[in-house]
Amino acid sequence: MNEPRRSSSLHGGPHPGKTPGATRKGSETRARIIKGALEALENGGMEALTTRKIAASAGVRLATLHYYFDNKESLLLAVLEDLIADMDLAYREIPHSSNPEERVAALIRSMWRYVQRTRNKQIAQIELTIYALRTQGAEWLAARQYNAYIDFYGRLVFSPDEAENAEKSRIGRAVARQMLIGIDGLILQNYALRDDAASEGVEALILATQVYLRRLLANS
Amino acid sequence: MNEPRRSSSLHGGPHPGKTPGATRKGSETRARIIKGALEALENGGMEALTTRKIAASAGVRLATLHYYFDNKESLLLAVLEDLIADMDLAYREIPHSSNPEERVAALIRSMWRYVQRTRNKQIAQIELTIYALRTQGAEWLAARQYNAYIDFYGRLVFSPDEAENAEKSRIGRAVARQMLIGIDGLILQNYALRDDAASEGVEALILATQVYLRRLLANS
DNA sequence: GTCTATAGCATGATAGAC
DNA sequence: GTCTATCATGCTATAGAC
Repeated sequence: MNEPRRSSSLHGGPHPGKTPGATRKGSETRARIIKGALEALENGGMEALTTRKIAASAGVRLATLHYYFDNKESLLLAVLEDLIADMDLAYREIPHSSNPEERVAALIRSMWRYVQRTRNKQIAQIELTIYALRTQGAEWLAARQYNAYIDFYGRLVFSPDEAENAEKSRIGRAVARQMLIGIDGLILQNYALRDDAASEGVEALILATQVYLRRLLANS
Repeated sequence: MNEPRRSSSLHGGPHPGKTPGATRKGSETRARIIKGALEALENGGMEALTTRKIAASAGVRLATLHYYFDNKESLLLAVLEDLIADMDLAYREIPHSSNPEERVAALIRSMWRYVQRTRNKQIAQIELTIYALRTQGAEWLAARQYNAYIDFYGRLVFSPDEAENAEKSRIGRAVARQMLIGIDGLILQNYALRDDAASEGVEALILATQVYLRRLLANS
């Protein structure tokens, strides 16, 4: 709705006419700050996340941080944007089977492997998503994040040539939503209980998603 | 493990020999502060949650808050404890069917109705859980919260007489875990996408849980 | 048990030299 | 584009009267 009001602060800088990050050196620094913010967030959580810690974690002076970002808020939203952009790089294990049910199983297992390697990152991402949802004018970012995931995984449910089909694309997206629901729930529960009985949860999720997929295909 | 180190600060006060909240009036105030903290958290989120806002939201002076709680941390953990204690009061729609699969369906629908009525509370609870997990010495609280839910729902999967059976109790708990995974994931996705296509997700979750339950019963 | 007042400090953000 | 120095504010927490 009134989205543009704040979205401007997401990219540009406060300096009229100037554009921090336009030069090569500048954009490298900008990227380092974003990376530092993510690291600090992963280690300490939202509540302890201060601009000073971010600067330290990025190896940058506090003032430099404010040269690249209007304020803390726009930096945090930039971190979330960055996570979205890097998503496809993280999960590059594309399933090779042509059977959609096998693809779903491979996909979920691959996601879960990645999630386990990057526990803190996953929690950080959830914290950032909630932060965006509570930040007036940034709710759309959270939605975009989810849609990006749904899109990405939805495509991978079927083999590339099948994915062109409109109906299969629709089904793929629906399946992706269910996969993401399960993964998010698993992340929270596994993180809280700290047990590895989560592997049973993963297998159950695979089965459930396959059943769901089969049902959607039958009804189409 | 080293759980007792901080758990003491969860209940008592800092005043040696004294016990804030021992009198009737005192415990009412304590409860009001906890309620105010939850309200403030639901409205503004973790990042904006200050002791001042909590005090205002509770209709209490800032100093009064510190009379009842050692510090902000112990207050926040007390809020999470309170949420656990109130859980059974919130979901009092006990399914009446004797068929476990029907009970699961009724349970999930009832949970989801409640979740929809209390969106912000659910997000607040997730934020608190993550907070506890990041707070040294309070991780056990997050685990206890999950276990309380698993216990509570696990019991409701079978009718009261069946629930005594050890094997059914085990199965009930496993099913409850899967239900919670789905609900948590649904909360996040529904909150982020703000669509009501979540109802499809709920139906899919019911089906998946029923399939899972059936499989566990067959293998037992 | 609740109040007013305030200490003591960390925070986000800016000014201005280089 | 990065630095040092600093501001103004709001924070958690405490002191002490009532």
